[in-house]
Amino acid sequence: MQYIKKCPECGGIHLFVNREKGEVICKDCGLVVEDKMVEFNQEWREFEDEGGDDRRRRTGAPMTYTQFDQGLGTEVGQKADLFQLGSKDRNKFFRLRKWQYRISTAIERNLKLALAELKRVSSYLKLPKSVEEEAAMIYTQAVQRGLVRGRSMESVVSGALYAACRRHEVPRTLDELSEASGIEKKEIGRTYRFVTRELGISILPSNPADYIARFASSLKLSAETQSKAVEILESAQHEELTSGRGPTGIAAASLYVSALIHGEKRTQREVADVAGVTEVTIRNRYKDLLEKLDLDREVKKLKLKGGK
DNA sequence: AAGACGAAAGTGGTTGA
DNA sequence: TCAACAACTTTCGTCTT
Repeated sequence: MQYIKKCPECGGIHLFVNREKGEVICKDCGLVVEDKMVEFNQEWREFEDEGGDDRRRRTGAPMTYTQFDQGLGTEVGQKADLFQLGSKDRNKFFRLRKWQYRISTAIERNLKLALAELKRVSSYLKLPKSVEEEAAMIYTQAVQRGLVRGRSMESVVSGALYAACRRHEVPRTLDELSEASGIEKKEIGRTYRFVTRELGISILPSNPADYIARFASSLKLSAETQSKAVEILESAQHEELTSGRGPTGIAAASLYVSALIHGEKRTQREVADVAGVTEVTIRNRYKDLLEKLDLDREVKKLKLKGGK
């Protein structure tokens, strides 16, 4: 459920969402206001078909994925083992350990670099810590599965961030990710799809409502306008106006109408800019909205009154 | 003059043979 | 792999405020 509240962090009045586990989060700046969750990543699904990896289950100390090896390094053998080996095996042992060393340092180096990049992009986009953590976790798994091969590290980082945003219902558009990371939109989309498929991460189609808070606050719209926009959006979804269409366009159109009704008019261009769509798209969605819902009456009424 | 509206042609991505 | 297709964009002309 969503409700309106003043955010102590960014000061604005925003929609807050109260998620399952009692977490209340500002959908604009991502601030977690009340976090009653004991365990952080507990909702991660299991990778049953990939072979059980117990480290991901809900036991043990919490791990942080923003550290490059999660404190879980692996060493090949111990010195004590050496005494039991013949010279032939001993060579083998050294060779193996050398390999292990090379591999692990390579991975570590990669992770260190990648996580630095991840933090950079994440802070540029002002993403909440929880999203950053999840993205780091996704990236780490991607590395462990060798999914980075043939792709640039940066693009995988962006893909992981994009996925994490969606999972946390604070979506950013591909354009925003692209701007923040300097990776092509197309590329991010590709790696995003690849990584989520390979890791079996479930991707819910992004909900237009998740965009409204952010758009509304860049447009400095009132809380009433925001919640009205969400209402409009819901009825639009009920009329099945939303499927197949770009979520940002619909969110933008809802906001536009809502602003109109509340006498906080913004031009189509202004709305289009923050939503990253064109005026034309807004117009088309706007037209759909007027036709299917009877907002017609409300809008016309306002026009007669000369709009507050 | 600026914004709103709509038509037409172009673009990139998805789908189904 | 290719062609058809829908959604969205770009561009541009016209109408409204």
